[in-house]
Amino acid sequence: MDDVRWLSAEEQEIWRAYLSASVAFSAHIDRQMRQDSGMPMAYYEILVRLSEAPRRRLRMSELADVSLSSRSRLSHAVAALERNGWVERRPADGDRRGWVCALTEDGYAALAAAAPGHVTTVREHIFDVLTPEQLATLRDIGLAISAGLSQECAAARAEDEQADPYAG
Amino acid sequence: MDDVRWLSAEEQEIWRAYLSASVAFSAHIDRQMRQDSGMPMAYYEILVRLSEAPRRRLRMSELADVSLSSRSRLSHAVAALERNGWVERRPADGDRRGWVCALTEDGYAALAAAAPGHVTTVREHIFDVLTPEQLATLRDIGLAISAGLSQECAAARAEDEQADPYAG
DNA sequence: CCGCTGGTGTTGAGAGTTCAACCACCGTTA
DNA sequence: TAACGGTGGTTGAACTCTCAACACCAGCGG
Repeated sequence: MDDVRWLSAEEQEIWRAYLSASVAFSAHIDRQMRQDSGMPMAYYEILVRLSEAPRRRLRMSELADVSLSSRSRLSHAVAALERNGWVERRPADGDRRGWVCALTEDGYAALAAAAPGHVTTVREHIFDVLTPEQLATLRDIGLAISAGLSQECAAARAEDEQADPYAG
Repeated sequence: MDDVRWLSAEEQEIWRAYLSASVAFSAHIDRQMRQDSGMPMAYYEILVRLSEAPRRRLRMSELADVSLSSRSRLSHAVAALERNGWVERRPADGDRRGWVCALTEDGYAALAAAAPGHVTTVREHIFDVLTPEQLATLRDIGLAISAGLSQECAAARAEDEQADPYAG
């Protein structure tokens, strides 16, 4: 582990600038959401994704994927949202292992109430402080980083098969 | 609240790209740190900032500021790090309210052990997937967002004084 | 000297996340 | 049909974070 490619001073500056902004901003929108709507951002994200799905319902595993949540986290979160009456769990038809999570009317109302404050916060702290060029680059940066992360997952899978070629 | 400036389709695409990458990447580095070094990223950040301070020690409030932590969070975190023997708390001289947090030798060793894996992860998923132009823009974006956030704090303070002009 | 305001830091409870273990079911294979 | 690995999803414990309340001390004004 002696061949670490350490960060140069310039790279450290970039990394620190990104990290500070990312941490501070995510803390900011999370606090805004908790104060104004009584739920963390992760729950809002779940409601948003449900609201966009056909018939406002999704399989738990799909919901976990699109809401950037682990299975376990989603399980706990949906249990909490269900206690609020914002979602319902029903058995999935065709696969007795699976469950479908459905947004209720109350849940949709809660989402509609939370959205304005959230969008306003995002606009004020992202779109109002960045130039169009920066915004276009920000999108490309996001896509590149996400691609790198999913590529690593694929590489890890390939490595697993390499290490255990008879697994399949 | 009917005059919300909603996001256009293009703006939503930018926002989603940023959010996905940010959430996924921060989850990734946090998991890497927990698995390889047994501490969350927030604790690593605390150790880093201590290691960079003169004599490797800082007042709790200063440490909270530079490590992007709330006072309360830092208190809990330092208590946990102290149980590990990685930091020590000593009364600050000159102000009997204050405490100084000092990095121990064990703490420095833990930091040195954690750093290579962390830096490698950052390099692989940030610096290896972005172009120099994108990196330069990323720095500017981070600075602009941070500036917007601290400016809001200043504005909030000013508004408080406006609402209660005799407070001072 | 006393009270008062503000700053420093801690504490405890409640909420949310992670991790590992687990159950139940699917599809395939023998 | 029975065994078996893989998938879908949940659970409980341990951990971390947030929020509000608190204790303590500094500095300042009466």
